[in-house]
Amino acid sequence: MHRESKNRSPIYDRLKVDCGNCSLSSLCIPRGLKKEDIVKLSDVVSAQKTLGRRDYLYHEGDPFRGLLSLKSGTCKIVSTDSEGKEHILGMLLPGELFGFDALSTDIHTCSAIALETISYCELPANQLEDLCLKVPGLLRELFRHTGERITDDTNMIVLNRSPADQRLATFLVSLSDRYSRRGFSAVDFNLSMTRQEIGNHLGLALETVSRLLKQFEQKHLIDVQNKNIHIRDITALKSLSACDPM
Amino acid sequence: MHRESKNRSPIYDRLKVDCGNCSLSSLCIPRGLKKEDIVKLSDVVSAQKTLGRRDYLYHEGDPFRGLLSLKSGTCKIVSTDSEGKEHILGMLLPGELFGFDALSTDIHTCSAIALETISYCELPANQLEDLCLKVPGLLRELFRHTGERITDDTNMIVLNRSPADQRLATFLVSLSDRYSRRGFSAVDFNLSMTRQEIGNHLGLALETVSRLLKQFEQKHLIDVQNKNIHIRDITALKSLSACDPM
DNA sequence: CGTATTATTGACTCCATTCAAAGATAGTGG
DNA sequence: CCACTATCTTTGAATGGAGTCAATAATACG
Repeated sequence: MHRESKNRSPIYDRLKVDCGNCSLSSLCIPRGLKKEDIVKLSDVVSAQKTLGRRDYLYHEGDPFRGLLSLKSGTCKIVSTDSEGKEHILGMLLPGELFGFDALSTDIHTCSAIALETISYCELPANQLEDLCLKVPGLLRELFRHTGERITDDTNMIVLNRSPADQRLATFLVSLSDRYSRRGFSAVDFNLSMTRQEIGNHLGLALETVSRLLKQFEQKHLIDVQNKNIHIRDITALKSLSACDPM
Repeated sequence: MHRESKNRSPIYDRLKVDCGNCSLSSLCIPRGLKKEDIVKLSDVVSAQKTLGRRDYLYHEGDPFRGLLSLKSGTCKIVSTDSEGKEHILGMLLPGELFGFDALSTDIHTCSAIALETISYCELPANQLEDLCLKVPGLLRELFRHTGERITDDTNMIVLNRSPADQRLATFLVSLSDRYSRRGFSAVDFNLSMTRQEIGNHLGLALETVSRLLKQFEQKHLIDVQNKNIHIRDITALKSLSACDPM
């Protein structure tokens, strides 16, 4: 479940982390903070942990331990409805902050599951309020992140009313955007999720996802090889996602 | 528009508000706070303002002025997509806190529009961070509210995948629940929105809303008289909604 | 290598939309 | 107060987009 590091104690690994030198600091919480404040932050953020595919970062019903930041790999956020059906509410890329689903009740209403080998950091819940008092600007940053989550959700609500091809195009464009902002290729990336999972996430049947990927390929918008996507015409894909039927 | 108080200036009226005596304090921010903290809160919350039907509380694109709490009447939250189509993201009842759509960028991504004559309070944005430092527990309360908003949004995403009758049933049950929690009747209430608006909100055609209301009436679940709803069988309605309330 | 999972493809079905037209209600001004 | 108009609602019929079912193919995995 986690790898050995013989020359350092596991406790050291778990307690010491350097947010200032983290390659994701421009995306994660430290973004808007001063140098000395990032040090304070580093002191309470626990160092990265590693998990494998299908491992849970937290389960629905778990008490809120803290906000998490993905350092590498991807995750899905899953919620189970009253009928027992699962809904994939989001997919997380490196640098993205999550765990907000426990903010209201201190109990997670979703599960976070690794889609591949991942590593992540944790900002403990019990230090959150305290730290906000000590670090000016942290509160603003946290509000910014929670606000972003709210904006994303409302976008998702609106997106779910557009036709299937628009939804899938938007999903691909979003992945491209987010990957490129994180320093990865904007045109070559891996879907990480199965057709089934993508369909679930977008509110489509898995067959529809399969058919549309093929259709996009035939229109020379993308190349598909299993889960590997190569974007050939991002402009066309964007105009398709931007709701222009053509 | 506001009652006369000859021995007090209107400015005083606008700046002084007493959250402690407000009938909505058990729903609004003061809920989790101590008495002395509510006083601090009262000092910065501006007293209720009044608006009429179709008036805007804020427009999409407006700078964030502060969080608002509805004291009476109802509102709708509207967002415009890239095609110029409007989407009703939510309906607000008395005691509900809103304005979170500006949390991430300090610019509102939605508009809030009065569905009838309303009154509301305002917690100014520029005092938010400052007040969080002075009032222990306020931060927790704010997180609780923003978290609630996130939970509501994810429920909405899930709801939008169920069949039309489930969506409408859930909407009605939600209104019933929320109204009764606010001291109004759980079985008699006004929809406030047109069929068009309800359809927009639930991702349905207005004709579908009309047909389903009739169908519910024929099943003796509700009585409908224009926008007035009387719930005859809340249990059946709930089992039909078979989904967590919004 | 064989088995399990995942993906593709076609045919059929259905729920909700769209189109259309008539009926009801509310709001306005004479 | 009533007539007039705009807005909203109801209802029917036809259409279509995406889901479901089913069978096969490809890929991943132990």
